[in-house]
Amino acid sequence: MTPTTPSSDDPSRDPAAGARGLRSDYCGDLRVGDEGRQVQVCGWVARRREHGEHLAFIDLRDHTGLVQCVVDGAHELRNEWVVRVTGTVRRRPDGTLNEDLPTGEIEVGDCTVEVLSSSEPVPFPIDERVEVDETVRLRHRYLDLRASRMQRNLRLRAAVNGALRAAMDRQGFVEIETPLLIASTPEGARDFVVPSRLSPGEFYALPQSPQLFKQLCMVGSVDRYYQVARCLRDEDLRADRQFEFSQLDLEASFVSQSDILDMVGVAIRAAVASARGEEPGPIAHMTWRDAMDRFGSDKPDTRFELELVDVTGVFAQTEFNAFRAPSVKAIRVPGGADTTRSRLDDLTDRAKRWGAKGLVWMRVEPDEINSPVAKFLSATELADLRAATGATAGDLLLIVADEWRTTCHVLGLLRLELGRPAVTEGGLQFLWVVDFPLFEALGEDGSPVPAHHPFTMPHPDDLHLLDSAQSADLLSVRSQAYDLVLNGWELGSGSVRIHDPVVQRRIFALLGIGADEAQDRFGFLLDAFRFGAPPHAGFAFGIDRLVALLAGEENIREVIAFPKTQSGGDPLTGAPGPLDPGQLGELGLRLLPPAN
RNA sequence: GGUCCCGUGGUGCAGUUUGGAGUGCACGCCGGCCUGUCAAGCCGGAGGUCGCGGGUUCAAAUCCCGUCGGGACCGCCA
Repeated sequence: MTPTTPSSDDPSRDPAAGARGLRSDYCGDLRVGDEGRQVQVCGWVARRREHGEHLAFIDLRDHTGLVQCVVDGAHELRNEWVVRVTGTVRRRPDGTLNEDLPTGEIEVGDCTVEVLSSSEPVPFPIDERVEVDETVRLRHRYLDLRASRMQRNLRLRAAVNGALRAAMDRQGFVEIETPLLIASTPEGARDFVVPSRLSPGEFYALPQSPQLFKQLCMVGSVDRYYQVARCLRDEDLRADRQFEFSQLDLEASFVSQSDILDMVGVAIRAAVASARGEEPGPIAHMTWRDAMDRFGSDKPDTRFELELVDVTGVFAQTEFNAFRAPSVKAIRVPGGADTTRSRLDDLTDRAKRWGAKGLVWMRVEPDEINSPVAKFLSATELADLRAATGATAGDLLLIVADEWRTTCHVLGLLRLELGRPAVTEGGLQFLWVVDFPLFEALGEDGSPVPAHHPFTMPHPDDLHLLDSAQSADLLSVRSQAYDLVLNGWELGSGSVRIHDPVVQRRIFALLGIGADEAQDRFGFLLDAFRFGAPPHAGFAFGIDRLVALLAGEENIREVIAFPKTQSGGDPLTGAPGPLDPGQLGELGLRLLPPAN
């Protein structure tokens, strides 16, 4: 599946869009239908092919593509010079058509060339076929952006943004901008902070998300809010994570979870349609518990099988100590029995690094199971194991026994290691993961840690468990929180919010947050809720991730014009950099010597 | 905080396992030739702190230690 972007073939585009300023047309727009027209095209010299003193071909490039210009000598021109070419569109002579080029049936002949700007030789080829080191690309990002890959990705992103905004507008949402300089709240991710000049020694934080403001909008009777919101989190970067990212953030009043899922679905379908030309089908639902049990992840990649099979019951009475655990699960790898010993050792090492005590492997052979631990297991156990997993000769079984969460987590990572398809394969598998737990674990002080955030409404069927004295019961409380997953990437999450101060106080108490502390940290929100808060719910999803997957990119840096490296630097601008002493003084700051 | 991979003319690579002269390939660049090419072709040329520092050795791109930069991942990311 090839992503498409608006092009000269897009009927909605103004056909005269190129006929402005110095040019009459864009390079990539010219076709046989333009035969005989005198045109002016502007762009960069992509390549020149000289044939002696009086014949040369110039491939002229702008963001729409290439067109071949035939000139009387081009010895003075060089690659990446900026020129304006005036000439006549004509059919190419028989036998000289280029089928690889959309403009390959025509050329611009009888050309006069105006040099608008010259160029030094560029530090790397602007050519799809050469994979250039990413640091070099980022150091000269303005050159990298000339490549069709980046042009395609940026324009795809713009199209998706436009489709999202239109879809939200259609559904009655109003776009509202929220502040970038806000108060730091010690929840969640590490804040980026900004020192205050007018209040030396005090700091603003940059928003991790507009969470509290959009809820205030609901109290303010906005009814339906959305924003393409920049969010900032000072956490380690990854292929799917930058310091700065964009979310489609939304919140609505007097709606339920299913309403939010529907409204987000409308936006998602519009985005996919803008990128792919066709809408995806309905988005499947899965409970968090199922996701963890079957895929070992709260963001399951459902493009491939290798599901986890629970075999705890098989070993309920086992003599093998390693399998006497709360949870024993297996992955069956069809045809995996020929996996080499060194690869199995490698997988075992990984499993241990990921937190497992070990990894048991079994090669399934016609009459026996070949495994270092087979001798510790009874014939019944081995037979039941084969039956439970459906294993047949030639398969490989990988088994982890541990606490339920660890077993799921480790096998989930192993599953990805063994079978995850490339980003361009397997289509677009959207998935709603619902019924997240309200609390994800017990903290060091014994109080539960919120899985989403402290304003998440518990599942109505589980409200009674909040009054239980048993910590274990608390961990089984479900919430009205939900995630949207695409091909194993968490696109976004949301929840129904607590609008009742009584329930909110109860949750804060369970979290170990006293009334004074709650007032100190979220006082303005709690105050607002004293004055008539409508029931409300919301969601936010990452636009960088959505666009990357729609573009077939493994890394969100490919859909960001000016991204940071994994260590948080920008090779183009040199950021981050030191502050001069004057600026520091004005802010009331003094630097400590580097630790150690 | 941790694990792993990468770093060789401007670019992309080979060479590193098994130490032996900066050896090689492709692109680009500079000069010349060339009237239908399209990653044009042909001839000639320039271009190197093998990321950096230290160590082992008669000898290090190659082995060892450290460090810097980049990348993937675990932790982290309510």
